Amino acid sequence: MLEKTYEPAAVEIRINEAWMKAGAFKAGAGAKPGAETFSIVIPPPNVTGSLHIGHALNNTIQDILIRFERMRGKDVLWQPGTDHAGIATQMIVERQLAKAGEPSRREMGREAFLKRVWAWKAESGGTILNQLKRLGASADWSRERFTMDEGLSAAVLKVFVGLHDKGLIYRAKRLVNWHPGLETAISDLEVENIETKGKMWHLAYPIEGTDETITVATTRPETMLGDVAVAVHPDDERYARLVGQHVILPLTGRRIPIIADTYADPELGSGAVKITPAHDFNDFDVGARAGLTPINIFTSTAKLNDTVPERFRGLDRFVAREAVLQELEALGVLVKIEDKLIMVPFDEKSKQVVIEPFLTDQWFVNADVLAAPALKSVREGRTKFVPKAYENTFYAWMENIKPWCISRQLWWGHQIPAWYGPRLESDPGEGLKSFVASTEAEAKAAAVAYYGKPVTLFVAGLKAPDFTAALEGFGQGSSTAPLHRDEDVLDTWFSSALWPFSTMGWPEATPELAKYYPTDVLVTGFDIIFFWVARMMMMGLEFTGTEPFHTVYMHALVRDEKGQKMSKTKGNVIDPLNLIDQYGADATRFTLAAMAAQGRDMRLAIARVEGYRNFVTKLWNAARFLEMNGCGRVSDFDPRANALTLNKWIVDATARAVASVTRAIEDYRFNEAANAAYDFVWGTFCDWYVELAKPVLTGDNAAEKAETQATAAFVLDQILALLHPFMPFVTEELWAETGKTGPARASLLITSAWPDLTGLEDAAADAELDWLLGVVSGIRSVRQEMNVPAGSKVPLVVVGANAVTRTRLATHAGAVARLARIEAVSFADVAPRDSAQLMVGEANFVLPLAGIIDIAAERTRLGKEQAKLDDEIDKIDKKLGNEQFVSKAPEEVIDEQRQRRAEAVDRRTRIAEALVRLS
RNA sequence: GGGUGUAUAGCUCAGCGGGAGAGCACUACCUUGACAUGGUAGGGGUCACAGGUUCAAUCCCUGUUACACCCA
Repeated sequence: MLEKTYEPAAVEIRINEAWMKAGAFKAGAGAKPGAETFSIVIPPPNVTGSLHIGHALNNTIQDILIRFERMRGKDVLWQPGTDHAGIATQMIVERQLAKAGEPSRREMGREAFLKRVWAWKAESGGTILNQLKRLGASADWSRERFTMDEGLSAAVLKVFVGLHDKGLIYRAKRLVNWHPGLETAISDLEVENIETKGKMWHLAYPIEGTDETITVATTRPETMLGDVAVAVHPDDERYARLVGQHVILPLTGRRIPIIADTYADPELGSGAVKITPAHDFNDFDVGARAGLTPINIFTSTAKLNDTVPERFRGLDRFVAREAVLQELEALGVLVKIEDKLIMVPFDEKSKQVVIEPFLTDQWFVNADVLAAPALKSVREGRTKFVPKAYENTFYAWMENIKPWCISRQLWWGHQIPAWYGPRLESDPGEGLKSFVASTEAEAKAAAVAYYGKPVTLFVAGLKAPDFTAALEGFGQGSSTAPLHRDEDVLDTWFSSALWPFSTMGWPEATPELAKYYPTDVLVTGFDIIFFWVARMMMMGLEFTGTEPFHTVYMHALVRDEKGQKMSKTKGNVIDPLNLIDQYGADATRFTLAAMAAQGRDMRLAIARVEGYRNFVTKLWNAARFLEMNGCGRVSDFDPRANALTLNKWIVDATARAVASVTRAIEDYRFNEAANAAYDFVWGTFCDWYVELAKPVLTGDNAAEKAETQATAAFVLDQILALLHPFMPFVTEELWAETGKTGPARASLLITSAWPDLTGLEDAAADAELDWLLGVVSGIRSVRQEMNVPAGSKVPLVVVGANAVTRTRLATHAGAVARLARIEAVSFADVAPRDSAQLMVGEANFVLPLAGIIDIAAERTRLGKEQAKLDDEIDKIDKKLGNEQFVSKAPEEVIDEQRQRRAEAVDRRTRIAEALVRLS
C-alpha cells in the first residue's frame, strides 16, 4: 500500500541508484535493435561552477528530450562533462594559496602550481555534475569528459596546428581587452560595458608656433600622455586650415600632428579629438590609417610606464588621472569639466575591474573565414534555431565577427604549442621566429632545419635572463640556437568549441564519433549564442566537414517574479537545490518545463513550484486510489475490447493526450507538452474518470468492475510514461509500485516504451461523455447557485428527452446520482412548477425544489443567462445582417454563426418557458 | 545612438483573423472512504494607447508609450 503522501527526498536517492545500477543512462540503453541515434552534448559548465537556476532549466530541457527519445527506442547518448574555466579556476586556487599563507603561483612555479590546480579539480571539480544528478539528469556519466583530458587536449593541439598551417591562426601585436588585475587578455565577450557616472574633460592643446589652441574632450585625461595626434573631420571647415600643423602636447612637450580623419565627429564636443592608439580601439584604427606609431603608456598592471615623464611613472591609472588633471589645470589647459554618463568596460565576472585596451602580442583566429560556412549552414537551413528569431542575432554577430584573441596569460589551460627562437637575418619577418608544432620534438626539428644547427631548450620564462641573453648571443656565432615555448594558454572556449566531437574521441576515428556525431540538438541560453553555438559550428564545419548539430534550441533567461535578472548582489537568486530539497526534483523540473515558452523570458514564482508539487501529490494519490480499488495491471489487456463507454472514453482521451504531448515535445514546445499532460492527468483522469469510475468500482457488476480496474491500470501506465520525461522520479517509483502486482515489468520505466495509442480514438464515446460532464456540471452549478445544501440528495426530472438521452441517462445513472447528488431520475413532458432548470442538448434537466430553492434567485439566474443569450443573438444578427459578411466570409464561418444563433434562440426560448413556470 | 523582443485577469503566463484561457491568489460551500499539497461552484479582463488593412482585429501593418535585452 502506498504511503499517503509522496516523500521526494528519500525516493530520489533510491531511484537514482536504481537507474545507475541498471545502466539506464548509458549510451544506447533501451534502444531498439538498429535504432536511429539521438545525441546531445551538454554545453559544458565551468568546472568551478555550481548549479544555478539557468543550468537547471537548461538541463531539464535536455533531459526531457533525452528521456523522450530513449523511451521512443532511439539509441541515445547524452554526453556530459565540464570545461576547465581557465581564469576562474586559476583564481580560485591562487586565492586559496593566499588564504593559507602558502607561496604564490609565481613563487612555486608553473609545474607545482598546476599540480595544485589538478588537486583542486579532483576534490571540488565535480560539484556541478553531482548537482545535475540530483535534478535527475540522465546523462551517460561513465563518459564524463573534461576539456583538459588527454584526448581533448590532443584535439586542441591538432586544431591549433591545423589552423596555423592554413594561416587561420596568427600572432600579432594588437589592442586587446586586458585585465590589469589578472594580467591577461580576455575575450571581448567577457567585457561588460556598464553605464557609469563620469566626466568629460576639455583640454586646450597649444598649436605650435601660434597663440591658438585646439580643444579636445576626453573621458580619460591620463591617456593624453600617450597621444600621438589630434584628429578633425576632413569636411570640418573650422579646422581645415589647421590640418597638417602640429600641437605641442602639454606635460610631455611632444610635437604631434593635427590630422584629418572621418572618425572625428564635427557634431560632438569641439569636433576635434585626441588620438591615443595604444589605449583606445577607435584611436588604434585612426592611428593605423595615419601611419602613426602607438605609444603604450601602461604596464601590464595599468600603472604608468617609462614612456611618460619621470614624475608620473609607477602611478596607478586612476591616481595618474588626478595627477595629470592637477598639472593640466595649473597650466590652464583644462578649460572645462562636464558631468557625463559614460560606458565603462568592466570585467564581466567581477564587474569590479576596469578593462584596459592594451597593446600586446597575442594569438588570433581569423574568425571571419571560419564564420562563412557556419553562416551558410544557417542560411541554407542545415542548422535551425528554435525559436527562429535568434537566427538574426546569429547573423548580426557572425557577419561582423572580429578576429578572436585566443591567447591568455595564464598557466591553467592548454599551453600554446609554439616555440620561439631568434629570427635569422635573412628572414624578413619581425620579432621572434615561432615554430608551431604538436610536439616539442617536431618543433625542435623544425628549428634545427631553420637554423642549420642544434637548439637548446630554455624553460625559465621568455623574459628570464638566461633566454634573453641567449637570444642576444645568438648572432655571435653560438653553436646552438635558443628555443623557448610560449608560456601562454588558450582561451577556454577554444577547447569548448571542439566539444561536440572532441568528447567523442576526435581526432581518432572512434566508433562513438561514427555513431553519435553529428549530434542532434544543442540546448543553450541565448546569452551564450556566440560562445558556444557560433564557435562549435565554426570548428565543427572546419574539422569534421559537417555541422555539429542540426538544431539549436535557445531557452529563455530565468528571472525572478518581478522580472529582475537574478544576481547574488540583488539577493533574489532562487537556488534550484533549495527547490529540489523543498518541493522535490520532479516539481522543480515540471515548473521549469511548464514555463519554458519559446522566445520569452521566464519569471519564476515559487507559487508555481508549489502548485506542481501538488500535482505530484495528486498523481501519487490517484495511483493510491487505484491500488486501493484493485486496479491491477492485466496481461495482454486490449483496450479495444472494452464495453463500457466510460472506459472507451478514457482510452480515447489518453490517446489524444499522448498525441499532443508527443507533438509538443517534437516541436520543442515544452510548456505545451507539460500543460497538456497536466490537464489530462488532473483535469480529465483524476477529476472525471476516477470519479465516474467510483460507482463501477464499488458496484456489484463484476464484469464492468474488472474491465474498469484493468482500464484504469492501463491508463495509469500510459500516464506514468507520458510524465516520465518531466517527472522521472515519482513516475519511476510508481512504476515500481504498480509493478508489484500483475505481470512483471520488463524494465524500469526509463527504458520502457513511449506510449502510442494511435487508432484508439473514439468519437462516439467522446461525445457521450461530453454530454455527461455537461449534465453533472450543470446540475452542480444550479445546486450551488440555488444554495441547495451540498450534502442533500435531490430528485431530477428530465423533460423532452429523446431516445439517445434516455439511453445515456440509463447508462450513467449511477454516475449522475453520485456526482450530482441525485436521488431519483424521472421523465416528464412538462416541468413541475417552481423548479430550477438547466438545458443540456435537447432536454431540460429540472430540479423540482419547491420550498427548498429561492424562487427569486432562480429568476435572477435565468434572467442573467437570458440577457447573455440576447447579447449573443444581437451580435450574430449584426454579422448576418451585414451583406459584406454574408458575401465575403467563408461558407463554414457563416454556417457556424447560423448554427450558434439557432442554438442560442432555442436556449432562450426554453429559458423563457422556465421563467413562466416560476411563481 | 543602432537592433531585437515584450505589453492579455490581482500575480505568473499560455493563446489566437471569426465564441477571451490556465495556474496561483480571491469568494462561497464541502472533514463525500485516493488526495485539505484536496473537492465543487463562482467573481474578475475596453487583450498598453492611437491610427490603418479586412466582411471581421486581442491577433496582421504603422506610429506612440512603457519595460526588458543585445550591440556600439
